[in-house]
Amino acid sequence: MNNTPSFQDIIYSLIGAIPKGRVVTYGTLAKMAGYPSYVRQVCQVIRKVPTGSTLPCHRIINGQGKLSVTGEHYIRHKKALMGEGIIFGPNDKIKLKQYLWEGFD
DNA sequence: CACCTGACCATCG
DNA sequence: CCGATGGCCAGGT
Repeated sequence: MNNTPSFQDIIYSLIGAIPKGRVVTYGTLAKMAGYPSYVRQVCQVIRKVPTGSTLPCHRIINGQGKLSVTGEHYIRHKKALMGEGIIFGPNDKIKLKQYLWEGFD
């Protein structure tokens, strides 16, 4: 038994806590987990998450308000986000000022 | 044990 | 605005 939860567990919990119609950046997610510099690890963890997971990994974007994924993932995420009422800009850019979730509702 | 990779971010010119 | 660069850390080979 680990008293100390793994970084991965924290990330998983946070992802499941993202409200609908909101998004988070990798950096924000890392800060919320308590490890602001672990942004690269967040990347590793999320990348490991299977597409069929219950976790809304499609609500995770990069700091530029754009999807950091390519190909099939990009399409899937974009559709999921639009289905939640999130509007994409002319260059498929999301307004972080409006949708970014920093832990408070 | 050393090197490479990764769905990133901030800074600089 | 955009490209290049450095930093960050763990996991895989």
